Amino acid sequence: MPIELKPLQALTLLKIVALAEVRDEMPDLTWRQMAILLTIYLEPPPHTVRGLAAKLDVTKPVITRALDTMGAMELVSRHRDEKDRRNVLIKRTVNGALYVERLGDLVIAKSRELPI
Amino acid sequence: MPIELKPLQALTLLKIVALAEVRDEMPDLTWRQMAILLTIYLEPPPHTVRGLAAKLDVTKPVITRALDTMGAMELVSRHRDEKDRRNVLIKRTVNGALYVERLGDLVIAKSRELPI
DNA sequence: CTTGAATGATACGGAACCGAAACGATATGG
DNA sequence: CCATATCGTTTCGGTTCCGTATCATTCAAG
Repeated sequence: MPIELKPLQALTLLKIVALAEVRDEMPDLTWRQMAILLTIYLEPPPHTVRGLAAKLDVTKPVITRALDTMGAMELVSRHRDEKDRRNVLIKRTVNGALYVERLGDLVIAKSRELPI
Repeated sequence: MPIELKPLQALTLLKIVALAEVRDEMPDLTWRQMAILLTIYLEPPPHTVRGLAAKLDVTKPVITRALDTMGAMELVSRHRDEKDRRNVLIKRTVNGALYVERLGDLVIAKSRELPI
């Protein structure tokens, strides 16, 4: 079931999210944090620092720092992999799931108000 | 013609854009810069610093600085309003239009590759 | 004119982020 | 064991962004 979507509609949806971000209708996340969050919540686990760094094509410290910030927000959590204690497994949290859910709902709700 | 879109699909589109941003497939813009850019290119002119600040609910220096950055990228341009020389009118540029167009096309192209 | 209001730009100190390099902890292979 | 490799973290210096306050310019009203 592919989406029937035109460029202008895609841009309008993006503008909705950008305005929500800027207006503090959502907790502020950088693009990198957003990419990490959505990867964790939309793709199947397990997720590791190294795996995320490869997928996003950024260095590992970028992932570590983003996880620090989002961990403090309780949007994600970290756990040592007991099978290989060098790895850190990044897991979803209740707050994170709630945040992502609200983000999706926000786009839908706002887009309904528009002559899109 | 409202879009038929579900939250998961909206999140997937957002993830596409976030990944493109992070991977340097697009020139890096902050959320604020993105909100300003899309407002300028999706809403009818005229656009002023004060008007954008009110619409985004941010202070004027935020707009001025974002325009500095995006002006250097040639994504927008500034012109004194000759009718009222206190105002600055923000206008679209060729590069900016191209950027926005590519952004929309990128989302469409990537979303077609996905089992969305 | 002169005064006051409005607009956009600037100055300043502080916070967040970045890339590169170096670091401990853990696992692997001889 | 021991040497090497891997993984995530930390450190470092530098850049960018932020919020507040202040500024110069321009307009409008008396």
